[in-house]
Amino acid sequence: MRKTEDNSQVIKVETGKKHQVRFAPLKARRAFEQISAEIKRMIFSGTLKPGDALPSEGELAGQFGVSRQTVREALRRLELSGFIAVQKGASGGPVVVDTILKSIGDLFLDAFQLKRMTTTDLTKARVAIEKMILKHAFEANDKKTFALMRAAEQEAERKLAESIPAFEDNLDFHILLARATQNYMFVILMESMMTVVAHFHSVLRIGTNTIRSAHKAHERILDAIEDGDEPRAQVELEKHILAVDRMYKKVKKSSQTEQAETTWTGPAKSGSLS
Amino acid sequence: MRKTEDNSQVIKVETGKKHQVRFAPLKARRAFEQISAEIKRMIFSGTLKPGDALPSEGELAGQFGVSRQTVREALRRLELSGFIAVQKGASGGPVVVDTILKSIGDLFLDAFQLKRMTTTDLTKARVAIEKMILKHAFEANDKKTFALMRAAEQEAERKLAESIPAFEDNLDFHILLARATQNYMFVILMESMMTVVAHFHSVLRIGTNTIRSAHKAHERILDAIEDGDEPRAQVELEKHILAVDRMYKKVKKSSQTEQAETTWTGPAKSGSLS
DNA sequence: ATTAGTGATATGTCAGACATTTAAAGGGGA
DNA sequence: TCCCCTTTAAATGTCTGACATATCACTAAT
Repeated sequence: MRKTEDNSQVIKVETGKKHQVRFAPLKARRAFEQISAEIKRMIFSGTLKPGDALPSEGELAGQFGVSRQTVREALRRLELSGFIAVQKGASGGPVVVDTILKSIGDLFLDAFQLKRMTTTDLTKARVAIEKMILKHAFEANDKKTFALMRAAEQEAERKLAESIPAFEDNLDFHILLARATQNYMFVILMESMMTVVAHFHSVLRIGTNTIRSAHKAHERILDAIEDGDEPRAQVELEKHILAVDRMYKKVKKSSQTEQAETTWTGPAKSGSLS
Repeated sequence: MRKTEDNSQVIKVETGKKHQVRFAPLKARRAFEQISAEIKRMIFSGTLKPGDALPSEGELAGQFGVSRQTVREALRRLELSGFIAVQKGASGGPVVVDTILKSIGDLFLDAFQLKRMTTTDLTKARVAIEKMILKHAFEANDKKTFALMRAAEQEAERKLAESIPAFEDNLDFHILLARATQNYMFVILMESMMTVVAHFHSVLRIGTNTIRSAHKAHERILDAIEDGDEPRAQVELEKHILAVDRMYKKVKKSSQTEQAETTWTGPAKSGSLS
């Protein structure tokens, strides 16, 4: 008595044979897809907000009238998409979160590796896109966000003084710059690219010196922004990104020419698979 | 006798208490995460290529020494990420594919809706990014891809003559343009944005007239490219994108002013959930 | 040669069970 | 009263076994 009740009207599409009309592809045949879609709808509509706890797997299974396994497969999807997080233990369970940007970034990184892109591709794209974003940031002139950028750099300086490593904070500057455009589309793009950058910084084990010089570059860019000097900001931004690119190439060269280009993917281990 | 054999060396990390050193976050505690990571590694390394069939769920379970359910949760992840596709029935099972760009696009669309972006944001980003991409395409001067674009438009014209609807083919032009830059990073960006565009075209029920005028715009852009006239190409491209944007606003206005802005998300249905 | 039927295969789902993790409640000592 | 330790309950993570369902490949009948 499960299914065949909420997708009753779409079944008879098969009667339309030949290629006269094109129907939508009969979405979500599988139960777990319908469940994840339903929960996603509730998040989109605002019924479920980040922080809200979802019922436990068992309860969800009961409410949807499916088994726990089916619910779990739905949760796996929502989890990977960045809509929910799951915690074990008492008072654990699925919770609505909003880490979709991280999910996009992770997939972006996968694509980067799968398509065997190079740091040169990355840098070229960064130069072009970030300069364009900087232009839009000047147009939007969002002084509040500019202030946040300045605050972030002061925080970075403090951490540098106490020699606290801050690998990732270093990239917030760029994401905030995208935010200053007031167009979230740019934020997504920047966050995606920064995920790839963060990956390189992690793999290449960038040191304090690199972080410090990046920090100083950020300050120069900010100075130019606050002076309203767009051309100077553009020049400083491009110099900064190109400097980071030179660092990539230097590290790569110092550790077996092309080794570093493939290492992060990891070699194929003894395959137990087919 | 399952587990506690391939993750033996990471267990003792817990001895490092206080906050002296920072460890990597002990990746993939859950079995299905390790499995999906392992299969992903094989795809990255080239051991598994698109078209290759993976063993069935049962066999995978046996080889990894886990249950079928655990394998399934791993497959759900790989599926959503666009690394594999799964088919039912005899000679079915998981197959390696490469639809990661589609996966990124889908997530992009989710983010678009979740963050409640507007078509204006989309259009502004498109104008800025596509013009930038066009510039890079001129630099790369990839005549082979330009020829593909021409061929695609001729095909579009043929379909128009026979009044075969071609909603999505219409966007190939832009993706091919990104491809002409020879930088895959731009292809990912364009594909992501085009997924959002395609969604609007689907929701707004684009008509033949719109497709035709877009086709003609594409031809004008191509003409300019083939003439080596970059400024004209830039102007035509911008005009084209802005024309599409006007169409959005027209359709939106003609069907309850702001209704169309929220409808695609779908209203919250009678929630059976908390 | 085309069509209909049949069997094998693999996914989709259900049911029940146990292990493990984790937070919160409870209890004892200072 | 406060803190530490233990207990306990809740929830996920995983296993086993089973059945339903979809689909391809093969076969047989027209």
